[in-house]
Amino acid sequence: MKTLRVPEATVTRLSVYSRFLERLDRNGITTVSSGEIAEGVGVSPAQVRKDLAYFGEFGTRGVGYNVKDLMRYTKKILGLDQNWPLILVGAGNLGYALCTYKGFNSRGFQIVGVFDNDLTKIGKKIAELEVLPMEKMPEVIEKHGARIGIVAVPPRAAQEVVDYMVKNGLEAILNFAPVALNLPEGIEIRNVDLSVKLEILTFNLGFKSAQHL
Amino acid sequence: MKTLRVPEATVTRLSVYSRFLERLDRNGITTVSSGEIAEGVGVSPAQVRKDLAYFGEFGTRGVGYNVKDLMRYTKKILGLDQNWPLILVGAGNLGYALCTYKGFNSRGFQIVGVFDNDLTKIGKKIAELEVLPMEKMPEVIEKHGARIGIVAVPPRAAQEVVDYMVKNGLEAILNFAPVALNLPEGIEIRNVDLSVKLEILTFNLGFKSAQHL
DNA sequence: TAGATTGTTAATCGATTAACAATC
DNA sequence: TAGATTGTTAATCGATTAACAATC
Repeated sequence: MKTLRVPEATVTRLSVYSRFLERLDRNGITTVSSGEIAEGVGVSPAQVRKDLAYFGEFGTRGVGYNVKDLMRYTKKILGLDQNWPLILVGAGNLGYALCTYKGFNSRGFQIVGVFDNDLTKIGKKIAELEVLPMEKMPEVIEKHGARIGIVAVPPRAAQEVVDYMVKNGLEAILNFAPVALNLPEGIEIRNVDLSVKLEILTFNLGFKSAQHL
Repeated sequence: MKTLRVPEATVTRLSVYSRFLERLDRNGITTVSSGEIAEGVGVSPAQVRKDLAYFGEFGTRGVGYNVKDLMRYTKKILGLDQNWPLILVGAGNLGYALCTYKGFNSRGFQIVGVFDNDLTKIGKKIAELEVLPMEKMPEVIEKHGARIGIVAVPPRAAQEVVDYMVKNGLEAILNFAPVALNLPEGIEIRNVDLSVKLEILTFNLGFKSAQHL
């Protein structure tokens, strides 16, 4: 079996290309070159071609890529040719924002259950969904066939939440709590830390100032 | 002048180490080794030492690092020895969540102005702040000496927003809109795309399934 | 001194880029 | 055919890791 290891950065860029192609398609553009994609998302043309080359040959030499086709291919590669039901824990402000975030729905993600252990939140509605107590999670996972969970609780509660998610069969976790979580082998996790990139900015601003000295 | 280029990944990890050290400090732990930091945040011990080595010698051979000191050093390196006023554009659900996000305040970030061009939102209060029309931005930037702006508007509005931010003197942008933005030379930008990491998860889940075939 | 752990160098690994043959 | 652009290889670049002397 040919085990090609795809760099995570390639998958990240594929996601970005994919959304850029959707925009071109909405604008009625039918053909695009690696150079135009590169220009549109801020990478090099060679990078675009190399990233695509991990998965096949999608273009026509001398011509470029068919926008609609390449859009479909990239989405399929990312697993976005299907809908993904999501389980969300944490009905605070961040949870609320995620529930109503358009960027999820437009890519086939749908939050199908919102959970919290705060009695003052349980029973309230977020968008169309009633906030449920944690004990209801198994049944919601079962009903929708959910495989992915989102953690939007404070750091100190996060480990307990993912343990519960894993116990109930979720296979992948998107974690918004700024803390490293321990998970069993085979469970995928990615962290979105809202302030890390802000700290990269302050680092760079400080560095820039320092160079004037 | 010794121009050492610090990898962005190093700065990212520094931010993570820094928060881990804060937690150790809160728990009353006074000394820590590179191995313990590595364990706590999920990287290699050599990586921890190498990352720190870009900036100086902070440890004691045979002993490790003083938690409080290293915490202060890492925060200082990241520019977090000062407070950072932030300008936020977009008073939707995401904007609301960012305004109330504890993870910002605990690192010295403070949103000092929230702006929107939606007349139904202007005048409303988010936390302590009144949502202001865009025209008020120059005066708020001036008043607080803000240098960083956060974009939490829909993709199609984002370019116009950053243009306006840059015109009014902001030097760094944290962009939550899933679109590549064009900025003049010298302006720092970082994107936080809420769904990219979700798509890495779906990619990996698909890949895992494929390997069973 | 013996044990532990840093700081740093050199080796390894992997990702990006440049270049060009293939081909529309 | 001439011009354009892909797919792919080889070269370059940069980041991570292993290893160990320094030293507490």
